[in-house]
Amino acid sequence: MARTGTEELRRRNRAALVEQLHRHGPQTRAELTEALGLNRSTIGALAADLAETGHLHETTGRSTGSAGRPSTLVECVPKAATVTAVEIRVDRVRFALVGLGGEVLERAEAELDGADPVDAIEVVTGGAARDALEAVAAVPGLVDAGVVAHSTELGWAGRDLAADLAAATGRAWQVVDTATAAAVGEWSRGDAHESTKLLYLHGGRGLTAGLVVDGRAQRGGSIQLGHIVVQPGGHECGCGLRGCLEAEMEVFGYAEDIEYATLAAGMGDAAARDGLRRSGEDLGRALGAVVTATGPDEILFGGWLRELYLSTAAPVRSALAETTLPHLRSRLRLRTPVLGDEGALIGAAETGFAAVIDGMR
Amino acid sequence: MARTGTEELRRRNRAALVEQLHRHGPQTRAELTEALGLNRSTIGALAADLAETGHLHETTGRSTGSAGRPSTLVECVPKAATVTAVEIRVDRVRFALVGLGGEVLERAEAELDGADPVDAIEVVTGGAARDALEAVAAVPGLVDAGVVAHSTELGWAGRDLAADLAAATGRAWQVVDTATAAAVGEWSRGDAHESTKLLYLHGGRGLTAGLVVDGRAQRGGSIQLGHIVVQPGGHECGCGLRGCLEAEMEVFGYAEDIEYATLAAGMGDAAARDGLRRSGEDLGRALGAVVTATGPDEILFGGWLRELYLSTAAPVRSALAETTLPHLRSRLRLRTPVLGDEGALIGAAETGFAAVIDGMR
DNA sequence: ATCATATGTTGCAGTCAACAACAAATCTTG
DNA sequence: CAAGATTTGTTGTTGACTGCAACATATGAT
Repeated sequence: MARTGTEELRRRNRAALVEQLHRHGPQTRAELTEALGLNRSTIGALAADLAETGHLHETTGRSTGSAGRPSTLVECVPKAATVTAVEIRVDRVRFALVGLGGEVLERAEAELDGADPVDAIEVVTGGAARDALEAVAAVPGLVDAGVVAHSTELGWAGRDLAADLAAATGRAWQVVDTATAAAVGEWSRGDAHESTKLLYLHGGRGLTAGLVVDGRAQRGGSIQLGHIVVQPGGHECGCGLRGCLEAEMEVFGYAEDIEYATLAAGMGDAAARDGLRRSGEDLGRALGAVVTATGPDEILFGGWLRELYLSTAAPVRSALAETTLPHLRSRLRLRTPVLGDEGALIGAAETGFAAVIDGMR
Repeated sequence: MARTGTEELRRRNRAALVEQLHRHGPQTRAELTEALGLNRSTIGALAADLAETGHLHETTGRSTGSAGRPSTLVECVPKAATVTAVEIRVDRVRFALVGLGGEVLERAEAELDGADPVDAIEVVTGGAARDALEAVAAVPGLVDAGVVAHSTELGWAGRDLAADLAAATGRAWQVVDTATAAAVGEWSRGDAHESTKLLYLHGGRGLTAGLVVDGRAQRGGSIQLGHIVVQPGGHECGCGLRGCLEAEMEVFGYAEDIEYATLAAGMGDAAARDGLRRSGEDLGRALGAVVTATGPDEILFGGWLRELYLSTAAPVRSALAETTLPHLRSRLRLRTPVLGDEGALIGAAETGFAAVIDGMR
């Protein structure tokens, strides 16, 4: 495999073509010519290459209504390159086999009932992981080079998950954190494609955040939002620190608790309303520090933070306004994700495809 | 200028050769062959190209002591490509004309005495900026696309510095923030080349920080460290917020004040010692939030923070330890910069060279 | 039905990097 | 000190790739 020379040029162009189709869906050869800035003949040669290897499928053009010869439609063949995506939660493991172009080919889910998620992987994936080009697992926590350094949610510290998964399935795995995966998912298949610096907040048993710049996860872009210290010397946290956001937030738990609290607050329960407000303020203050440090242009509230934000956006916004400079605030959009529960799984798959396409270059 | 094709391949390789020499200094053709993974004949052709355009100079090989024909030494011609670097401070403007390879060809400095720094630019640079391929100005503050959105130090808000400099000098300028520039400088010409995620803290009249990942400045990587809120509802800050680090730190000012305080503390002044300690704690807490949000592997204390850190590292470290997860802390090195006062100027020049080399591709 | 328009196809030319054979310059060894 | 070993620069050749232009093809407009 030459690292230089004209063959690399070909590989780069081939990869660019596959990436274009994977990201933007089926396109005509004419559109591809425009998008990649290559000659018609070059596109033709590349497409012929990739059709032969089975990655692409060409359909004879149907009339577009305008004059001229109709252009051939090119589309990905999903089964030609697949990625295994797994999302690990406290109580369950979810799996999807995703094909080139983003189509979900298989899907499964299993309750854990206290079992170790790694032990459930083979059953959930049904061996499908073996044929996939990449396998990616999303876990809520601080991930560094395949190792889960810290996870409030799973209660892990320093677990080499990549190695464990490899041992259990006989293949290499990539490990990413849930929030970063979800950020990638929302950017690539959601509604956040315009964002150049996207911050995704994930509320599970712990609070994590993920930063995606220009659609790509950063080296170590996994942020332990729940362990931003908002109250120095405050309540003791499970991580050993004091005054972490997770330890200080009054409303804390799963989405069901949030729903109960919002319901109670809506029915005039003053204590519930105050609790929600103070939680929103704590979150806003922690966010202020993260925004000052990272300067995102969009924040998405995922997991149960979605419910918190929808029910109590005002205190979040005002606490944020009190802790960030006007310029950082003014270009900031606050929203909720559009992929719902699927974001992390889809993002994990997209992380895998990024590796697949990089590997083609 | 074609964006694809075999000519681009040549351009990329040419740029890679120049980058290699610029960053690692003079090298033999044999070393270049190894470093770039290209064939001997290709290196020869590229070097011949660049020698003809005047970018490179080849010296007939001198014996290395080992067997074989001595390899030709290739080095940059500094004057072949120059970058104008300017550092703007409250009280003065500093200028350097830097040549390819990193050699400083000219240097000048001017006190401002209250004048607008832009008005002093033409005099300080002596018109040298005109011939340079790139011109870069470093300013302490929050910079976004040529605009200084906020600068405690200069008292600017929303000033389009790139446009002002262009109007004053008749050429395009790039604007970066001082801390990020210094981070780039320390990474490329200092002692922080091993760091993959380098956080540089700059103490001037305001406190700013810059993040450099794999040697490159991030989009909007300029961090207003001084406006991390460490005391919600605390003292009013000039930026309009309350409880900013800048407003809360007891020892705050120029390096001279720090020196005075450390001197007093050393002579047993309990008040000075307490003030230093509390300032170190405040700084450590703000840093904790930034570290949790960005996950650097190295932190450099620049400007007068250097003095503060050297005299009172313990409270900074312990406050940091109380506000960051063990895993983030364990891989973190705290140090002081090696380029001293020059970091930002050198880094601004390197930012310019990055653009020059990117432009060759 | 003919022309205009847009696109796929084919053959050709220009460029590039790798390769191999050769030349050059140094060290090593007898 | 001379011949061989070793390393590197040089040159001519080769295979590959992309762009270009001319031609073929398929549709809409007149």
